[in-house]
Order: sequence, then structure tokens, then C-alpha cells
Amino acid sequence: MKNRPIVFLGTSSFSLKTLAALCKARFNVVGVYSRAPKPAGRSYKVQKSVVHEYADEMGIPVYCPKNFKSDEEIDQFRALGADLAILSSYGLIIPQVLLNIPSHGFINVHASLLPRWRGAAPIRSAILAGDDKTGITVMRMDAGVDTGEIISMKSVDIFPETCHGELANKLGELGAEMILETLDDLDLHLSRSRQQPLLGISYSKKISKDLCRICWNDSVKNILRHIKAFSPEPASWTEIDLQSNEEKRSNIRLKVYDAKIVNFPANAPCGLIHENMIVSCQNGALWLTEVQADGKNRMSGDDFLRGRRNLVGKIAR
RNA sequence: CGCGGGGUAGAGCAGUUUGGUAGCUCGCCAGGCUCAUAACCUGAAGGUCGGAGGUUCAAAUCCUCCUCCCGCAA
Repeated sequence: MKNRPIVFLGTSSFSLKTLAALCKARFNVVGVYSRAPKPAGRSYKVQKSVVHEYADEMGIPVYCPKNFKSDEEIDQFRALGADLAILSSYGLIIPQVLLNIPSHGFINVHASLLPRWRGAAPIRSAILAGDDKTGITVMRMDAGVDTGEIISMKSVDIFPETCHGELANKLGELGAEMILETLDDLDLHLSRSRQQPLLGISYSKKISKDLCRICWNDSVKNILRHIKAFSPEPASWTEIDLQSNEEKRSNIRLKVYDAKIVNFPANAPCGLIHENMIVSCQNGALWLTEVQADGKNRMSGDDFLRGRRNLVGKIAR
């Protein structure tokens, strides 16, 4: 497989690990597909995806079609003459015509133990659901959403303190390793692939900004999972009402990156802020250990409260 | 030129509108009280107010330019 042409499709930093591993191991990556650069960030500049940037550095040609509906795009893909395509959190649906092009088909690196958490946000879904483990599934792609035959699977523990960032990082590395293992003897692995179980199927939804808002009426466990699942990106957030005009802004928007469960005040109203940035929830309280207010740097909850002692006793919503 | 917030002691902030001795809550250091402590008391150190220029008798504060950090939106 070492010298056979491979096409890589991916967009996120999760998928970058696999591409980087392929390049390091000197596989013959003849083309990279990634999501089209789009305006983003503070100055609204057009930005390439991390995978795109990396491929540029490596001198690999990059393609960013909006979809694969036109013959042009399909012909272009065919022209690369790849024997195999490797896909990892790419972002576009791959039609059957395209799947048929490489002689060895498409291989996908998916960050869950399939068939659990098929779809867009498998890692967050696992944390949100309170799963105690998740993992990587390497599979052959078919036209369905993450429904292909399984080549290999490895699991990783999720601890209560695990956040999305570190988990995604860990899984990205595991995925890269597993792809290298697969390529070590591709034919053997392909011949051993097996269908996904029919039981235990679940789908993960795409996340929205709304979903990231903390609901303080929820249980401490659920809120902590929520915080972990969205940390550090895009981060759970809440708003603190300042009622009067004692501050210039009428309220403060606060991102919460990390928290710990504490059994401090019982029976306090949900959302009530106590000393040290401890906030009451349904059946306990969370100590917000790492936060960030609008326009400010990330800091500990203690520090945040230091210059805003008037916040104790206010309600987070 | 997408919209907006910010840079003041090691940390988090006030002070800028109306120019006139550099402040608060912590931390740090020393001492004291305690069986003891993250508690309490006393004392001390620590800042060319992001940078450059300008106005002024006088600039953290007013004017111009630069730079760095951050939130929103997409």
C-alpha cells in the first residue's frame, strides 16, 4: 500500500492527526479534500481549515468542492487515480458514484463505538449521555451515514473529569494509529470487515449555540457533563442578571470551561451565586473553576469574583 | 473596512465623564495570636497606569498613531 495513491478527506483537527500520521509514514497522499475556506474570526477573513493549511505546507494539492453533485467534481476525483480514500470528519456526504471510484473503496475514521453515536457529534454525545467509554471505529464506507462494515474498533475510557478537548485529542491520535495499522495489511483487514450490529444504534445531533446555554434547573451531574462536553469549544455559557444599572452592561455573559461538584448549600434557588463562584443547581452545587466573561481572558472563578464582589447573591440564568 | 469589550502591583478590578499625592479585594514577605489553620491581628515590599508622539504649569485621565488580548456574529 505504501506507494499506492491515497486521497484524504477531512476538515477538523481530529482528522488532521490522521493526515499527519499518513504523511509522516510517507504514504503517497496524492490529494486532500477539505471544507471550503470561509469567512471566519474577528476580522471576518477567509480562513482555510487546519487540514487545508497542513496539506498546503506538505505541498499536497487541496480540493474544496461544495458538494459532489456535478460531473466535474467527480471527474476531478477520478483523475487523482486513488486506490483508496480515507475520510475523517470531512463534512460532506459522499455519493455512491464517488465511493465506487477507488479500487479499495473509502475508509472512515469515526469517533464512537459504532453503531452507537452515528452522525455529526459523536464525542460530545457520548460525554453528554454520561457514557463511561467511547472509542474509534475504522470502517468501510457505504452510502449510509456511518453504517458501513467495521474493520476495527478500540475503546477509550471517559472519566467524569474528561472534557471534549482532551478526549477528541486522544481519539484523534488513536484514530491515526488505527489507520496505520489498517494500512499495514489492507487486504487482510478489508476481508475481515464485518457488519455493524443491529442493536444499540443511536444518532448524535449537530450542536447549536442554544444548546450550549447552561440550564441551572438541571441536576449537577447533567450540568457538569454539559460543561465537559462543550469545553473548550464552543464552551457552555450562562448569563448573570445585574437588574439595576449598577454596571454599564445590563448583564454579563459568562463562559464556563470547567467546574467541580461540591456539596455546599442545600436548598438554594437554582442559579444562585455563592462565594468562590459556587452556583446552586437542582440537587447540589457546582464550583465554577474556570470561566471567561465577555472581553476578558480565561480565569479562575475565584479571580473572576475578586473584582466583582457584587455578584455574590445574584442569579445566573 | 462585519459589531463590540479590554490592557492600571504577582492575580482580579476601581479610578478616565469633570486633568491635580496611585486605590480596592486577594496573593507574596516579616512578625503576632493560636494545640492548630485556608481563620484573626500588625507591619512591609511591590506600579515609568500596553507603546510612541502631542496638548498642558501638570496626563492613568484629553487628542493622534501603533500594538497585544478577548466576546459576538458568520
